[in-house]
Formats: sequence, C-alpha cells, structure tokens
Amino acid sequence: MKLTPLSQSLVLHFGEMGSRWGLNRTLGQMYAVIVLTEAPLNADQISEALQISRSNVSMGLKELKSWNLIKLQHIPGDRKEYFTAPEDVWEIAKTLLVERRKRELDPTLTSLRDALVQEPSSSEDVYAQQRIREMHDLMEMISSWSGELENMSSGKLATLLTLGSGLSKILEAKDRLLNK
Amino acid sequence: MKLTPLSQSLVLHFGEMGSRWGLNRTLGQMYAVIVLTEAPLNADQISEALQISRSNVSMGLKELKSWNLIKLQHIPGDRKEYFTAPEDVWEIAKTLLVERRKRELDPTLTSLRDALVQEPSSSEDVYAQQRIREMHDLMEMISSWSGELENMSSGKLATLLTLGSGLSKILEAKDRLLNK
DNA sequence: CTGAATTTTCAGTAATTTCTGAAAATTATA
DNA sequence: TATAATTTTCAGAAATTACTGAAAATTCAG
Repeated sequence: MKLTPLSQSLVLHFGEMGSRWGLNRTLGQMYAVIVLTEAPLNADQISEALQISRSNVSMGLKELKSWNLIKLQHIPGDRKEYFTAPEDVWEIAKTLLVERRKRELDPTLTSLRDALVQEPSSSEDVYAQQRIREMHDLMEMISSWSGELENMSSGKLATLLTLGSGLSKILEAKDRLLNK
Repeated sequence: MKLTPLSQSLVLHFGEMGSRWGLNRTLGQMYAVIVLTEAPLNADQISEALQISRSNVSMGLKELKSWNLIKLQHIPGDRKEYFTAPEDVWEIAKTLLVERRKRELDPTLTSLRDALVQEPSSSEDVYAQQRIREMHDLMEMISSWSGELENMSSGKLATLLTLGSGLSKILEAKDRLLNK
C-alpha cells in the first residue's frame, strides 16, 4: 500500500505529534493511516505503508487496542485481521478523554489520597498536605467532570462545545435555569 | 534541603507521571518539590533535594519557565534566584491547559488546514479530506472552547466543574428556553 | 488432528532522550 | 570596571525507549 502525498504528509505530522499526545511516533503514524484510509487495513499493509517491521506493527496494534482506538474486522475469505477507526471523530475524542484520564489522572488521585491519610511529621508536612488537598480536590473534580463528558452523546457534546462565549452566560443563568 | 518522607514519595510519583503529562521525570519531580514547599527555592536547593546536577536543574527551570509554571522571586541580600509555584492550583491547571493546547492542538490544526486546501489527487484523497475536515472542525471547537475556559475566573471554573451531572440538565433547560 | 497462515513475543540492537561536568556567559556588587 | 557569584550552554556519556528479525504461539481450513 502506498500513501498519496496528501496522506503521507499528515501521517508524518501525526508521527511527530504522537509523543506529545502520550503515544509515540509509530503509534501516531499508524493511527493516522488507519483513520485516513477508508478501507479496513491489515498489518502487512500498515507495515508497508509506513516502512516499519511487521513486529512493530503488531506491537502498535496491541497498544491501539488497549486504547480502544481501533475496531477489528474480518473480511470473508481472508484469514488476516483488518482494522478501522470509529467513523465518528467524536467517539475517538471521547475515547482519548477516557483513556487519558485513566492514565494521567487516576493514578495520581490514588497517590494524593495516600498522602492525605499520612500523619504529618512536621510543619512542612502540614503545608504540603494543604497543597495536596487542593490538588486532590481539583483533580477529583476534573476527573468526575470528564466522566460526565464521556457519557454524553456526541450531539450533546457538540452543543456544549459550540456554546463558546455563551458558556459564561449560561453559568450565570444556571440557578434560574434549574429553578433553584 | 532534605525532603520529608511524605514529600519524597509524592515527588517520586510526580516523577513517574511526568512523562505521561508531556514533561519528563525530572521536570515532574522538580515541580512537585516547588509546589509542595512553602518557601521559595533556589536551584541549589532543588539540585540537592532531588540529587541531580545543577545544570540539569538549570535546564529544568528553563523549561518550567517556558510553561509559565513557576514564578521568579528575589530574596533581599541574596543574589540567587528563587522560585515558587502559583498559590492557586486553579491557576496552575489553567496554565497547563493553555500550554498543552499550544503544544498538542495548535500545530495539528495548522497541519490539517494545510491538508484541506490541497487539491485532492484521487478518490482516496477525497475520503481523507472528509475525515480531515471532521478532525479539523472538532479540534477547532475544542481549541476555542479551551480558550474560553482559560479566560474564566477560578471561581467560575469551579462552578462549571462542580455542576457534574447538572451539566446535561442545564443544556436541556437551555434548549427549552430557546424553544429549539 | 495436521500443517500452513498469521500473529505475538522477546532478546538484542538502534535511536532518542535525558543528564552531567566543564567551560562560557551573565549578573551585580564593591 | 574588575571580579566574584551565579546561571546557562553544550558536547559527550548514561539511561531510556523504540525497533527488528527470528522463534514461539495461535488460529483455522482441510
């Protein structure tokens, strides 16, 4: 499989961004190819398109599966496994939100809780625990809020995101809206 | 400067999470020390607390400055530079949001726009551009919405995050109100 | 079952990133 | 403005992460 120049350049860009997105270069490139190609792809095709080894593709696919970013398909009469990305980009965004929360927030929440139940051994510890408390409360809020978004339909999410500067106004009107 | 066991264990955790947060281990550890310590710290103190070289601290501080995560202070009668973290964790969160948007979204938005103005050279390109359009619109929405959050006061942000499941209800109420 | 097709694993290697010490640059006091 | 204190830079070393090819494991048609 050969990529068109258009896809090629985006694939390279996704590769460069991969590491910033918590993946890595190959994973970024692999996902770009899968997203930008209409037909389901098998490992050999990905390997050829990106010029990387078959085993590297295997490891990458494993990782993309663990992120729930790809869907496995079978093509009648072919024993190979084929992969596609969800059709709805909102689904993809939600999945990324879920997974990043799991990886970037949840472990720290646990760690912060552990620190909060320790007995402070000095005045430094008392101060540290204050800050830990603040961080914990903030992260917990973000985490539960993110859980909220994860359970919204794509349509509702779109509504929310389109609000733009209307958001502030709605917050002001919140009490009225909820008849409080 | 020696860390208490309480701080020590959180510093290690922040180090482990550092790379997942788009920083790296040392940067995560450095920031933990600065956040958890009440007094402003100088480079030598950080170097000693984390057992890393002075030059490494210098590079780390440079990076933390570029993220706008630390504030420089001077202590009368001392030529060294001292650093603290913002007192308000909400400020820190907002800064992280701003910077991650800049690093993780903006470059890709540019790249997607470039791809959209290209002339498609085949039917594959036509499909790819559809998906690129979807990604672009989604990312643009997220980006502008994130800009919205960045300009909110901490108080308003807290209100928004505390809404929890109320969020859906408010969106519904809004639609009713506007007779949609 | 058998064995060919396919996928996965993994030890070793390659590439990348991070860290250090020494030297250069900057800062500010006397 | 000379010099001592401090910070920054950077080439090479160390550590980490990613990649490969070969072998092992799995899958499935006959």
